[in-house]
Amino acid sequence: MRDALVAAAFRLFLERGYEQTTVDDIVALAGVGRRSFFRYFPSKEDVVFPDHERCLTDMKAFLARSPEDADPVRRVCDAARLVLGMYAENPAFSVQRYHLTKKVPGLRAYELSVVWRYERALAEYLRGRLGGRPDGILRADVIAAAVVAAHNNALRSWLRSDGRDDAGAAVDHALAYAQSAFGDVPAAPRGESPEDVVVVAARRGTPLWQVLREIESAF
Amino acid sequence: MRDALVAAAFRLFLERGYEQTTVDDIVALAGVGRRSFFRYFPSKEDVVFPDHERCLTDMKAFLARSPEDADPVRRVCDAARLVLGMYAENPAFSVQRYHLTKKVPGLRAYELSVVWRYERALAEYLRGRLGGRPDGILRADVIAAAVVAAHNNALRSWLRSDGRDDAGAAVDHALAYAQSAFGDVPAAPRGESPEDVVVVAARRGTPLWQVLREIESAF
DNA sequence: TCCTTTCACTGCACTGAGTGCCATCGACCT
DNA sequence: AGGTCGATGGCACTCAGTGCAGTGAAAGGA
Repeated sequence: MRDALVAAAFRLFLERGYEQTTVDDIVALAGVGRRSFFRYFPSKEDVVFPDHERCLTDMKAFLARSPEDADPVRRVCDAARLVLGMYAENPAFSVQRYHLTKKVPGLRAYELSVVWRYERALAEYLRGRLGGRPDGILRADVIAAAVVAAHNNALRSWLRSDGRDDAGAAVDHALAYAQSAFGDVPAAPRGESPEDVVVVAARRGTPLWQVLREIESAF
Repeated sequence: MRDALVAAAFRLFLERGYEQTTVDDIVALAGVGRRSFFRYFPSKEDVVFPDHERCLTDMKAFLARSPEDADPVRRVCDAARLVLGMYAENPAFSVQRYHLTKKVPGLRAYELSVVWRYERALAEYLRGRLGGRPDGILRADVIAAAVVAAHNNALRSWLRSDGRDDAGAAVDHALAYAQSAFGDVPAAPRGESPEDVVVVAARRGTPLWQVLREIESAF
């Protein structure tokens, strides 16, 4: 019945738009009582995101069973990949939903609250790992936000491509950038080259970001 | 009349809670017609955040008049400080609102959509500045998210202190961390020292964060 | 087989947010 | 005075979401 409601809802949403579709329309098409709709979905918006609750639970479980010696930043990146996996499970559905949420402000707001809950899950885990270090809580919040932003950036560009691009590669690349900003590199290239040492020279007072640009290209 | 509505609304919200207060209650206390409420505030939630619209406009204007040669990361940090300024203008009101939004899920969701608009403003500015560079759009999104997260972390800890802590110092510290992660330092020391050039040498394959730690301390 | 319990589903009535429409009233202009 | 315009108020309506009670079918126990 859940699935029937989701199917009926999306048919109508795509036909005549989200706001132009009432809950009564949905239940009429699905052939169920109005009251049952609200048994399965606490609000009209929830029918658009039917599987995020499960995915959030999965993410929390994934973080909870992290080994003690795992790199926390890498761990939250892997957790973020779970969300991508959920989107990739059903590309056509995800792309439809993307176009829907892009147009309807109410759905965008709802999506934000969903994303926020993912971000909080990551931040809570990081707080536990970094809590002792100086500025641990600050670091945890900032890293979680950066990881989520990187993930969403890649996810959205994949959705804009109608699911044709390689989602995994895009997310890997985006998360690698986020990781690099916070003190880890995904795979330290250990070359055999004789030129094994990099030297950077800069005038004192040079804006640090200019120096860093050089460093990054050198590495 | 706007102010009268806000005052009446907050009196009732604090007395009996947000959800237990209807719009009819508010307009009855303020002595105005129900229709006028929705003339000034498009929704019941908007009355809780009466000045964010203006602040968002200010932020966009601030970013639009940025000098071409400004460091973009520092610029968005300064833009974020505008939001702190708005909160600090009226500490008592901000603290009350904080406790309200912490309890009411609907208000938290609304706040998220407000924060999201700030973040988009910062990201749009950064996209304009970094758009040409490789991964410019990704960088813009991630930096904006990190700056907002750092700002909010400091803002929230100030709100939790009931406005007693030094908000400016906390935000400066948090933003300095965010800046440091993305390649700028808050105040580049322009020394007179004869040792005006810094040389950093590192073996290829060294984790980037180790190199960065050396750079930061050297500068 | 019959009775009972349980549970998913339905219908109904109600609250409250938000909107469209029109009447009103006062300020300001000519 | 007469007219115009903008702000306001009142009214009726739609629709999301909730509480309550009723129904029926499946499960279980004597």
